[in-house]
Amino acid sequence: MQKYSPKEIEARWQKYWEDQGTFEVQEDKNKKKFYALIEFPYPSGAGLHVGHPRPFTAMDVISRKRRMEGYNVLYPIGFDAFGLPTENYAIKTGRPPAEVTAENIANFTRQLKSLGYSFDWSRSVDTTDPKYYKWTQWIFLKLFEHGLAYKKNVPINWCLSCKIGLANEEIVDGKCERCGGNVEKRDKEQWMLKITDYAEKLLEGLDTVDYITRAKVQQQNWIGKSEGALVKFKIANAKAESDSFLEVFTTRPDTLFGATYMVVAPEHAILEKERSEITNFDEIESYARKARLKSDLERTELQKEKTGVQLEGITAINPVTGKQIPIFVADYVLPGYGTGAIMAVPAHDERDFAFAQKYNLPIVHVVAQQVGERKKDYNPRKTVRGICRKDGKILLEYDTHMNEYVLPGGGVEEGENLQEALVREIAEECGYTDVEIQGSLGSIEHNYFHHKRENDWRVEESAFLVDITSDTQIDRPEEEIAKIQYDWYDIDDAIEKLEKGSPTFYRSKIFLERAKQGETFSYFEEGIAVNSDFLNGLTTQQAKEKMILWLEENNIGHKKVNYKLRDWIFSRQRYWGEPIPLVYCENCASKKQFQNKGEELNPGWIPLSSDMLPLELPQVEKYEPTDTGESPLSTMDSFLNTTCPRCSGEAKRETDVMPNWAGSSWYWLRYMDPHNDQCFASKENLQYWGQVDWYNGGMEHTVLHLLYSRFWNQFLHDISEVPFFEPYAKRTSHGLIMAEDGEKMSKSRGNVVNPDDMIEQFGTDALRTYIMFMGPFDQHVSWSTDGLKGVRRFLERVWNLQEKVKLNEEKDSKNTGILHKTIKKVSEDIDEMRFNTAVSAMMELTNAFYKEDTISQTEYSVLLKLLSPFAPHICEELWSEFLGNTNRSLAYEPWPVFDPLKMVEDTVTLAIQVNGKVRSTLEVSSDIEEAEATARALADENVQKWLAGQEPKKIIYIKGKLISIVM
RNA sequence: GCCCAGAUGGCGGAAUUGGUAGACGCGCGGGACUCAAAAUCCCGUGAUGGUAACAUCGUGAGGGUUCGAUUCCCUCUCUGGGCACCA
Repeated sequence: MQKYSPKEIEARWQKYWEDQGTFEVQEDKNKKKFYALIEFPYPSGAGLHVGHPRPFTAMDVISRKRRMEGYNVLYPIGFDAFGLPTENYAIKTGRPPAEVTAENIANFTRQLKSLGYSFDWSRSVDTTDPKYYKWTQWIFLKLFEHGLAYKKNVPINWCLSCKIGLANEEIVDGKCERCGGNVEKRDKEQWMLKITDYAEKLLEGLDTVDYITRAKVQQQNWIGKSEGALVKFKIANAKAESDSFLEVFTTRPDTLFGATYMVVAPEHAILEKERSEITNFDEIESYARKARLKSDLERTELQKEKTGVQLEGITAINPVTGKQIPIFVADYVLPGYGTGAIMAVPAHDERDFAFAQKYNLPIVHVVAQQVGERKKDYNPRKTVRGICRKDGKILLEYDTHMNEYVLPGGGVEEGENLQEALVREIAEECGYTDVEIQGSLGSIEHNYFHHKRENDWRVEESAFLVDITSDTQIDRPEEEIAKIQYDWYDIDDAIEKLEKGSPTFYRSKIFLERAKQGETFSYFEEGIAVNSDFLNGLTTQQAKEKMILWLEENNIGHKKVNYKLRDWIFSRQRYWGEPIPLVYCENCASKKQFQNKGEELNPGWIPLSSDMLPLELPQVEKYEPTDTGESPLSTMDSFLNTTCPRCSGEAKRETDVMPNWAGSSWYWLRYMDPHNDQCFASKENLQYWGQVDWYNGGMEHTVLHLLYSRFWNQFLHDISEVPFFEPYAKRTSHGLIMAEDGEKMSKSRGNVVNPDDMIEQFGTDALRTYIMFMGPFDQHVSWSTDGLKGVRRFLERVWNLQEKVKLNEEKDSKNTGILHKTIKKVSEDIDEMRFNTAVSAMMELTNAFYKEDTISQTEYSVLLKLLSPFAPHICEELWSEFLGNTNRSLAYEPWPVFDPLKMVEDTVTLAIQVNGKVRSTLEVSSDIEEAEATARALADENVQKWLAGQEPKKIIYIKGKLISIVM
């Protein structure tokens, strides 16, 4: 037997696969297809690090298994090569990005090949290749034609150091996602894609796909759908009398009666529109200007303290109450959401409440808490407490039985609501009857423990702020007088009193703190409408519907769905991206003859015809954006000046390029037909490969890349270019590989592990298998080179097993049970991405083999097949050279099938418990009858000891597992 | 603040229709082989007590349900991730 030498074996088999085209795949209608996809890498100058192989290996394992199961597997690879690092490198060194990219791709290719992946390299794509981006441009033009691209002056987020406009998505904590630099607002003409037109489809599509829930939830949050109503508030003394309205979006039209003021964003058009009527316009303008200058971060950072200024001279009219209400400008209202104006309902919205407190605005409660019926099963008891005030003092009771201070109040009885109960309790306990409930202090659910009772129970305690309006007292019942003393305290004293004696301190303190701040905000969101005229008594849901109906009937408002999702800023004023294939023609702009929606939407902008594609990126001398923030292409007259494809007159090219997201928004389609120069992929191939069956990628792409690419696919489907609506049937995500010290791997920390080194020392197979073994695939795990050593040892053991193999022997052995269990476990674990336990199962099998003197050839070849997706080279070698399947790849051998009958072991070990503790075990035949098992258990020496001669009360028998004896 | 996920030996982690907690690997200790070392192989390895048989404790903390809880229920603590003035 030769020594295991991975270096030699691995090089040989990688060459074999390449020479034979083992993993090149053809469209074969006779075979069921399987399309496995990984996110194609960005070819950085630093090369692959040890984090890259995790998803690649995982999908390689799955792909290799699927091949052995008879699927026609497409497992492609390519390079997402447009990107800022290369461009920044070009700026620094003056080397053309295309040249640098070619080198980086060559290096990545070498590294990826050394990892032994079963990619179909013949289908490799490169987003920076004009043959590829021709179709990226083509798709953009389709979007343009269909009116989904438009140019707009938008305040963009401008990164001062990258000199680039950033999408909202590219800002993390107010800083540039790429360089961490400062970001400011700048107005800039930008190409936008109307992804908002697809908000509903993007949401609905999620129901048809199998994504990890986290990905779905995050996408839903990002799209941010909410249903409500648009409501028009008339401006009372507007300049343009009859038609001046302030329109708001609200999800709570049922609270319209509680709208006591309005707020507009500093950007809102009404400020200009009603300028002449606003008597304090200077003040307003200065506030609005300051607010507009703040970045989004600054605006949200200061969220604790709300500021604003009232528009003097004009008021709005609440359409249901008819009352005049003040209008404020305040930066807590965002310009980009809804209409940029709100109706404020301070009684039921925390932010409005805080603002109303500060500016002393009226608070009207319009939703009351619903006292639910008591359910039979689990329902908390309701109690209620009152913070009773008079002359700035707080009323406290001293319960002589409980020996503690409490706030007045008690249990809520059948048929009472909380307020009624509270009024009754205050009268019973303290005798006060002239009380006024000011507002709710919310409720707290807790466990109540009473020393006299056996069990705790759940209690929902609500509290109200109550003013005692006169000293009038009724006589209290005798037993109350004996039990309860009461007195008035300053609020701080009251808090201290409660603290000293009371187990209810924690709750009481919360209520008192709220009371101290004068809060009467209602923490319950839904309930019964009150103070709301025709809505009174309705539940929140009913009230919403009725109000919307009323608004529509009176032509004041209507139902409206709103989304958080914004349009996609598609322009980048940079060099290293796909040129946008449009020209601007003055002549055509003036003629106003439009051939499609895009031209109509963007007068003067004319698309290149498809035979003019690709519009290649020209060589430039300097890669730096200009100081005004224009693309370096704008300084190149030969590129900029062109003729109009429509009228052949003078025209200027668009000099912005596309963002990095563009090329990756459709790449999986190109893999299906990568060399086609007639279309981005033929209909037949799109039909054959269909949806990606399984797409694995990073958590960091669960929102943006997924959303953008789904958008493009859905669009291409809508224009009949792609036969399926959703691109990916299944989406999973991997956890990061952290450095040995538990930190993120990074060059600056100097803790990066290079896969080249690991392969050199331990071999590709060991590296691959270790990466799969190191921990749960979807969780972060720390690298351990010692762990890798251990896996190398395992492969050595598999190799050395050769000595025990009896060639040409097929007989079953003692190991049959574990062999079939292992087939089942490895098969299922791979499908569920539980690679770590799949590897450990194979280790166990190997350990079992080592306990035998010989193993059969059949058994050994099963192990090799199971292991081959993880460690393909060693398995190919043993399969071919040792087992004699000369020059035949293992890659398409049938995957082992387990036999459930053979999984059953002859004997099982029963645990014997006495009173829940394991006292003995019993080796029995697996088909033993209950009676016999029980008898043998009772006869057991150890069990006898614990029985101590008594008769067991009960014996529980779980087949094949245990016998539990209860004394 | 809200939503989601998680907490198990010295370490990475296994085990959930409730059924012998700690599989597998690392590390560590002991032994075999060797002049010696490395490699390899074998044995041991949750804590405490005991020569041992064995006993008690033990899956973030506290409580509950159960013959039996890492698993189910309640409360709390901590960690990671996402969202965050979204009306």
